[in-house]
Amino acid sequence: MKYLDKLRNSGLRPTKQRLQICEILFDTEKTFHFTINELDKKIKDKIDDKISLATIYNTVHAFEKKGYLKQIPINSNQIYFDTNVTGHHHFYDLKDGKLIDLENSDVGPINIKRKINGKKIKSIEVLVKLEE
Amino acid sequence: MKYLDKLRNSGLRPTKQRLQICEILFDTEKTFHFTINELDKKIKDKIDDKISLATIYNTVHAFEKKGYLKQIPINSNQIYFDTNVTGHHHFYDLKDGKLIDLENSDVGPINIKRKINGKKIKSIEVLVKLEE
DNA sequence: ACAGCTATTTAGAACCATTATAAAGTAGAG
DNA sequence: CTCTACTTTATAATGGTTCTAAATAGCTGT
Repeated sequence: MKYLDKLRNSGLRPTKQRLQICEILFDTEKTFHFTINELDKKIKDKIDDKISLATIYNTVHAFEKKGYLKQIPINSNQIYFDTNVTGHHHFYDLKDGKLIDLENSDVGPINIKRKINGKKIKSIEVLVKLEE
Repeated sequence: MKYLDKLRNSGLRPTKQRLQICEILFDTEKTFHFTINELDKKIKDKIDDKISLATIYNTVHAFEKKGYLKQIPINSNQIYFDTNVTGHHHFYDLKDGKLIDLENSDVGPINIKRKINGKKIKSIEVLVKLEE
């Protein structure tokens, strides 16, 4: 199994549910953005077994903690997750609420001149809002 | 009254509630960040009259629509608003969930090389996450 | 100042994403 | 195979936000 070791190596038991969710999230050519609600629908579509909503939340949070997913900082009534965990940025189309990846090469280097004592920068995320 | 014209000029009736909220939001030397919950507490503290929670929501959204407030794009269970509506960015301290302003001069110019057909850039917002 | 119209406020209910709970099930170590 | 800790599950609870419908208050024209 493709994801058995991935899960075991990160201290997560490779349960049937987690393996199935792995396939939906990571067995794709392209990375993508999703909300829990969208993931739930995709699971219902692609998998015969039922996975409880609570498990979907648990799994997504576990994967996020392990660095396999990340949240996209955006104001919305639901949380957006990204299967692309490399440093990159987003366009946010205000008209239809869609997110579009901005590759790192699409954005010039970002220079943060100010320092905060005792803290270090974990990530820099740019959101570019688009209008008509 | 200081905010009477501001409200009237933007087509908002200057009601007692709106004027009182204006004083709390805009009658300060420094701009600040807040959630609805925090604003509600501040109103209870500083004002004798009661303002209903629904009115606080209505007013904040009305002010946002008029450009007197803006939302800060960040994943949180509640929406963060900013009384500083000029283009600027934020540090987000992951430890305590606090936001710190980054003046425009603290961040070098940001160059977005990619274009989306038929769309134009409305805003560019940078969130710098801090850890220990 | 008054009437009439429309915007606004209000309390409370409704909504909905997310989290908590506690019982049943399952993986892995020995 | 057994024991234990981890996981899943259905369901309830939580909490921020929005909706509703009735009461109130600005505003315009007279």
